Amino acid sequence: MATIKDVAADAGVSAATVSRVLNGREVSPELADRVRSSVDALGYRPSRIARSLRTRSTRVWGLIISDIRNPFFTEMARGVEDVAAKAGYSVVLCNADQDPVKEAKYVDLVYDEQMAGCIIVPADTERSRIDALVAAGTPVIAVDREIQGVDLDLVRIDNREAAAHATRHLLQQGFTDVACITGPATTSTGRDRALGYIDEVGEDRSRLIWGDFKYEGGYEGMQALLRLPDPPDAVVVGNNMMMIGVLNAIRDAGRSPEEFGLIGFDLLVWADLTHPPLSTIGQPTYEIGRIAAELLVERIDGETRPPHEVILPSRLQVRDSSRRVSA
Amino acid sequence: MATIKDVAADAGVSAATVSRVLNGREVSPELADRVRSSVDALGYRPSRIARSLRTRSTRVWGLIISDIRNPFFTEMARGVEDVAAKAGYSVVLCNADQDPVKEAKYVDLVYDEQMAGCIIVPADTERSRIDALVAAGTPVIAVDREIQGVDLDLVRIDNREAAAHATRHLLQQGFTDVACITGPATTSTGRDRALGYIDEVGEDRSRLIWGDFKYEGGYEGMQALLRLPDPPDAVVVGNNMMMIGVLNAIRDAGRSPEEFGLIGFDLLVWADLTHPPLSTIGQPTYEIGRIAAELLVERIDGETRPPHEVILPSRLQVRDSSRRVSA
DNA sequence: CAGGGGTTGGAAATCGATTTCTCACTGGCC
DNA sequence: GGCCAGTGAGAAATCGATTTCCAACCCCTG
Repeated sequence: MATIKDVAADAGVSAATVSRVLNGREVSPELADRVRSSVDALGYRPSRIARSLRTRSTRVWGLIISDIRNPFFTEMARGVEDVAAKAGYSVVLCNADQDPVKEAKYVDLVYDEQMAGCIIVPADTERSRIDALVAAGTPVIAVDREIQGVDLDLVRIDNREAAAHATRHLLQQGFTDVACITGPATTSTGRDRALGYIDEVGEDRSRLIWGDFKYEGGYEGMQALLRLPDPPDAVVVGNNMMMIGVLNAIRDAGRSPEEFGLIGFDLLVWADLTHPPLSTIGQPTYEIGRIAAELLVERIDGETRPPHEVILPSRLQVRDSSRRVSA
Repeated sequence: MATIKDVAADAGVSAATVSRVLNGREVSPELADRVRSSVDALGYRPSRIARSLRTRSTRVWGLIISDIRNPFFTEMARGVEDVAAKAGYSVVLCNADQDPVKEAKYVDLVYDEQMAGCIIVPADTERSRIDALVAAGTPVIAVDREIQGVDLDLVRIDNREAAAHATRHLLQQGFTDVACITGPATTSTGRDRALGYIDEVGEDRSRLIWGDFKYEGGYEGMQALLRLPDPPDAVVVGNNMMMIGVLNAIRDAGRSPEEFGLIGFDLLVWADLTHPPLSTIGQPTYEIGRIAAELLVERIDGETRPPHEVILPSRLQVRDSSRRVSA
C-alpha cells in the first residue's frame, strides 16, 4: 500500500505538499497536478488511521440498538445511515441484543475508537458506561428510551399517550376486559406504555403484564393472560416482536385471533396479511433515525444548547383486529 | 484522556514498560503492579487508533449486506457478530441497500480503515471494488451470492435445487401453471433460483419474472402474472420481501392467497400467521453467518487453502399455502 | 575474580498522516 | 535599487501506541 511518502517521492515534492493538495490547501497548480497524477499512478489512498491519530478525530458513528431482528430498529438505522452518509460519516451498527453487558462493551468500543458520536437505544435505563463517554465529550443522542440520570437529547414518540390511545380505542369498540403486555420496567418505553394503559383502565393491574419486547415475552404473556380466571377480551401489545408471540400463543391455545381485540406497536410490513389484519400504533420510524442523526451532526459541529426531547407523532392505524365484530 | 505517557510518568516507569505490562510481556511483578494501579487510577484506556497505526492491524470486520430490512440478513448478521465477539472483533454493519455504488463505497471503507476482514453479500455480480481489497491481502468471505471473476470462499445453500424442490412440490400438489418470481439476473442467487424452476417446468419462460428481491419487485411481478392471458395457479417467490409484495398484490387485485399455491424463500417469523400459513424454503440463516465468520477467522489467522464453497442444506417447510385444497 | 549468558527495562525509532515553523523567493512600492 | 509584505513549499514535530535495540545488572561458572 502506497503511503504519502511514496507519493511525495514520485511527484518530487514533500509529504506536506501532498497533504496540502489532498486537503485543498493553497498549492501552485503545477505541483498540484503532479501530485494528483502520482496519486492516481500509485493508487494511493490516505490511511484513515494515521489521519485519525493526528487529527484526533474520526468520521465514524456508533449506532447501538437493542435488537437487530426488530424491523423498528433496522428501519431507524436506515434513517441514521442516510444522514450519516450525506454528512460524510460511516455508521458502525452495534446490536446489544437487549443485553446490558453487551451494550456496555459497545459503549466502550465507541470510546476506545474515539468515534465522532453515538446514537443509542439504551437496553437498560441504567446509566451504564454512557457516563464516561459523555464525560469524554463525545456527543450522544438517545432514541426511543431515556437513560435515567444522564441528560441527553432524546428522540421518541409520546408512548404514554400512544398506549392510552390504543386502550381507549379498544374500550370504545366495546371491549370490556382490556389487557396490556408492555416492555420491561427497566425501559422508559415499557413504563410509559404501562402508564398510558393504566390511565385508561384505572388502577386494576391484574391484566398488566411486564414483557421483554421479544417474541418470548409476548408468547408467555399471552399464555398467562389466557390462564387468568377471567381472561381479557382484548390486548394492547407493547411492540411488534411480542405481537408475533401473542398471535402464536393464541393459535397454540387452540383459539383464534378473531376472538380478541388486538393492537400492536410499530410498523409491521405484514400487518395487512394476517387474519385478521392487525391494528397498530405506527411510529415514524425512519424519521426518528433521521432526526436523531441530524441532532448528532449538530452536536458534533459544536451545538451546545441544553439537551432536549424531540417528541414525534404516532398514529393509530385501525385495521380489523381491533374492531368489535361479535357482540 | 490519559495516554500511555501519563501512565508511565505516574508509575515512574517508561512507556515501553507500560505497553509490556498491558500486552502480557515479561515484566517484574512489582513494576507490573505499579503500572496496573496507575492504569486504574487514571482510568487509562489504550488508543485503538494509535495501536492500529503501529501494528498495521485492526480488530474490526466489515459486514456488507444488501438489505438491512430483510430479516434474512439481520439474522445472518447475528451469527457473524456472535463469532466475531468471541474472537475479539467488532463488526461494522454496512447496508448497501441493493445499490452497487453504495456497496463500492463500503468496500472502499473496509480498505481505507484497514479492517481485518470482510464478509459481503454482493449486491451485484460485478467484481466492483472487491478486487482491490483482495489484492491488498484483506481476507474476504462471500455469502449467499458469488462474485463473478473473483475467487472467494462462499457460504450459501443450493439455490437451484431448492427452487427446483419448491417447484416440484407445487407440481406434485396438482398445480399446473406454476410461475416463478426470482431475484435480479445480476445475482447468482436470482439466476440459480430461476434455473431450478426451469429444471422442473421446462423451457417455457412465459411465467418467469425477474424481480429485485424487494417488496416492489414482488408486487409488480405478481401484478404482471395476474395480467397474463393464462395466469398461473401457483408461484414460487424468490425471497421473503417479494412474498409480502406478492400477497399484497393478490389482495389489491381483489383476489385471495387461497386461490394460489405459494412458496416463499427464507425464514419468515410470521409465516404461520398469514391466511393461509405460508410454505417456505427455509435457510439455516444464523448458521450461514456463523460459518462465514468462522471461515473469516481462519483466513485472518493465516489459512491459505484455495477458496471453496460451503453449501448448507435448505429445508422445505410445507404449510397450507402450497397445498392443493380445491380441485 | 573475571568473563559470559540471560534478564529487565529505558531510549528511541516507527507507523502514516497533519500542521507548525521557517525560509526562500516574488512582487510591489517608495 | 532596496525594503517589506506576502506566499509557497520543505523540514521537522506531532498524535499515541508498539517494538527494536542496547545498556545495566544479576548470577553462575571456570
